[in-house]
Parts: sequence; structure tokens; C-alpha cells
Amino acid sequence: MKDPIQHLNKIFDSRIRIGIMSALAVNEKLNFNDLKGIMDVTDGNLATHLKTLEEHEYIKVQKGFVGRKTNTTYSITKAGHKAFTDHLNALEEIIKKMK
Amino acid sequence: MKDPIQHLNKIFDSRIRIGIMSALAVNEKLNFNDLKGIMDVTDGNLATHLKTLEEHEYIKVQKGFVGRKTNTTYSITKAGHKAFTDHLNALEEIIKKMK
DNA sequence: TTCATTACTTTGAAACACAAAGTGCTTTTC
DNA sequence: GAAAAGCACTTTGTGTTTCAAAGTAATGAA
Repeated sequence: MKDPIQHLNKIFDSRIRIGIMSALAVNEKLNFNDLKGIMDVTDGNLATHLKTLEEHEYIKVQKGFVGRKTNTTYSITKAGHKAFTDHLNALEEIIKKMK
Repeated sequence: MKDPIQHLNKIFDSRIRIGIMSALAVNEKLNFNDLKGIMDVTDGNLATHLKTLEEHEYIKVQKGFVGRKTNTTYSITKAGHKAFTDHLNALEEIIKKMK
């Protein structure tokens, strides 16, 4: 693949993952339900995508407690932010080329 | 999913398909080998993606002859151009939001 | 105590991606 | 002019990914 297209990141091929990343790019921390609300996916589906992103260290998970309830929040890592920005930049190039 | 993300088109989740569409958006007609060269994929892989795009009527195939040799060219349809543009516009929105 | 809810995790089927092998031509080479 | 090579895809089979639904383990409410 030529130039910008080869800079696209396979991980961000998925709409849901793009959604997660852009939500986390703008919001410092979000929990499972925030993300579920933003993207309108089923739990299992969201959990799988979150795990994939976590495995690639694009997001990190903080498991904690609010009182006695578990409280899990997700946030973007530095590497994740860079990877996502690179991806979007490549897309921007593609868009520019088309005009 | 909220606004721009829900306007992303599942068909364009694939890098190879984005490559095909942007190549065809800029070039009136391309043949199998042109596309293969642009994107550096295997034949089978490219053929599968082309077929998917064709099934969605985002591209059209013209089978003809140059002399005695078959000559197949691919071009983008009106619907394909619109769908792809919509997809890119949605991405543009996402990019803007992040800045 | 029992039932409901929350916040995920696991499961299993279906869809998809991919490389390699195959097909049906035409064109070259001997 | 028969065999080999090349071209332009198509088919096949495997491995991966996606997804919804069912499951689980904890807390909270009745």
C-alpha cells in the first residue's frame, strides 16, 4: 500500500474502537457504562474491544472502588494517543488527496 | 453511537477497501493489476475485497477485451462515491473534535 | 433472605480475511 | 504445433475476529 494508507492502523479498523479511542481522547477517564452509552454496543462486544485495546496498551484499566462497589475506569495511554493520532493523520491525508 | 461515529460505514472499516475506494475516487478506471500495485495485497485478498465492494454497489466492474485479452476495469459508482465521502466526512468530524 | 441490578466475562456461532492453490484462457518458446 | 509460461482472476481452507447471548460474582433493595 502506498503512503497514507499504509499508515492506517489495523487496530482502528473498527468503528467501535474508533469510538472508544476518540471518547477517551477527549475524556480523561470513562467507565464501562459511559462507553456503552456513547457507543450503543452490547456488553460483550464492548468488553472485547476494550480488551483488544488494552492488550495493545492503547488504553489502560483502573480497577478501584467507590465505597464498596467496584469502579473500573478506562483511560488512554500515551502510546494509544500517539497511535490514534497517527491513524487519524493518515486518514486526513487520504481525505486531502481526494479533494 | 453518537453523531459522527454512527456515520462510519462498516464496509470501509478495512484498510484495503479504503485504499481501493480512494484509488478509484481519484482515477476514473483502474484494472486489477493497477489496484494490486497500489495496495500490495495478494490476488485472492484483493479479489475478495473488490467483490464485497461490488456487492454493495460501491464499485462496478467492466469486463471487456483488448484485442483477444480480457480486460477488466473497476470504477466507482455514484452510490460508492457518496458512501465513501460520507465516511470520510464522519472521520473528519472525529478528527476535528479531537483538536 | 430472596430477588434484582450492576459490571463485566465467557461462550459458541457466524462472518471475515487471507494465502495458496486452482482455472481457463492467451501467448510465447522450442 | 505441442508444451510451457504467463495472465487475470476465482476458489478453497484455515485461522482470526466479531458479536449477542448466556453466565458469574458481587452489591443493593425489598
